[in-house]
Amino acid sequence: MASQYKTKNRNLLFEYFEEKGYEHFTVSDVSAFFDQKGQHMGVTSIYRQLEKMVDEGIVNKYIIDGTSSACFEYVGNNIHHEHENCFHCKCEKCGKLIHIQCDDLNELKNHLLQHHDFVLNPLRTVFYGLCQECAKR
Amino acid sequence: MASQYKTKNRNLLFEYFEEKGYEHFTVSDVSAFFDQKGQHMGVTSIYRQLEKMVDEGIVNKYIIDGTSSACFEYVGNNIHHEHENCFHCKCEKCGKLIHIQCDDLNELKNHLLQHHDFVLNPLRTVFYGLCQECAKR
DNA sequence: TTGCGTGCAAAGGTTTTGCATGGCA
DNA sequence: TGCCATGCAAAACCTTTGCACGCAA
Repeated sequence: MASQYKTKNRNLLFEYFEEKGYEHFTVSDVSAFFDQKGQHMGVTSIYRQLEKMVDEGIVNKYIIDGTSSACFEYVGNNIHHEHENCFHCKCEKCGKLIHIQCDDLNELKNHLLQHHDFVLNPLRTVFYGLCQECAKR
Repeated sequence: MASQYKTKNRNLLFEYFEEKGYEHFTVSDVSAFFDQKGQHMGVTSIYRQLEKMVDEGIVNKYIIDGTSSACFEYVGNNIHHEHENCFHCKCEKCGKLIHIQCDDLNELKNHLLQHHDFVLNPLRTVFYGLCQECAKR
């Protein structure tokens, strides 16, 4: 269910997005940020507000790792521009999260659709493996 | 750290694998299975035995979804045969987990390696999206 | 006997839910 | 006013850890 009211928390979150840009963040990141500024926001409200924003399509939610917390990313209305061919790689060893922007991903998307009847969601999919540094060892 | 002793629990787990074949299962699946047969096995022991087996390479661990429990799969010594080109797709809508076996996905692997210096781990990676039935709606 | 395996209980962490209060329109 | 948003507390979950006991070699 999308948001209906423009509340204080909702506006504060947009301020957070402006300040942090297009970085990844977790619920506890947001919580700590506002605690530090003396503007406390309950984690429950953060979860619920972000959930609404995901429904609206202005925030993406990634489940990067089962053991750690979910990762969010503000994309605003740029979903179909900057983020269309954007996907994520996570190094299993050092934990680094790598942003990759590449048109060749479309081949994978088409392949899965044509040969396996599966509509890939690149925003939700994370590739696991080893980054350059860790693979050398 | 791999297993050193051949204990009762370890043998029971192998019996479970034989009975269930190459299906996916969770820790609670195993727990419920043995509870039902009157052979209780503590979840702690299941976690620890499976962890050893993952280290030995005879069991794969997938983190299918951040909110639900981890998914395991017995592969025995067939890792480098049947499971080399095996990928998983998870439908975001109905939750179905689809096994895909396809050589063309090696292209993805090679692309990530050559253009992005990333060594993909297909056993750990899950594609998210919509399955055939859910995509029709 | 030595050290690993076991399993209960408890703790750890993230996310969800209940419920009364407060705020938006 | 009516409904949604908030936030505290508590619950629900999955997973890990501590610790004493049991078992394999």
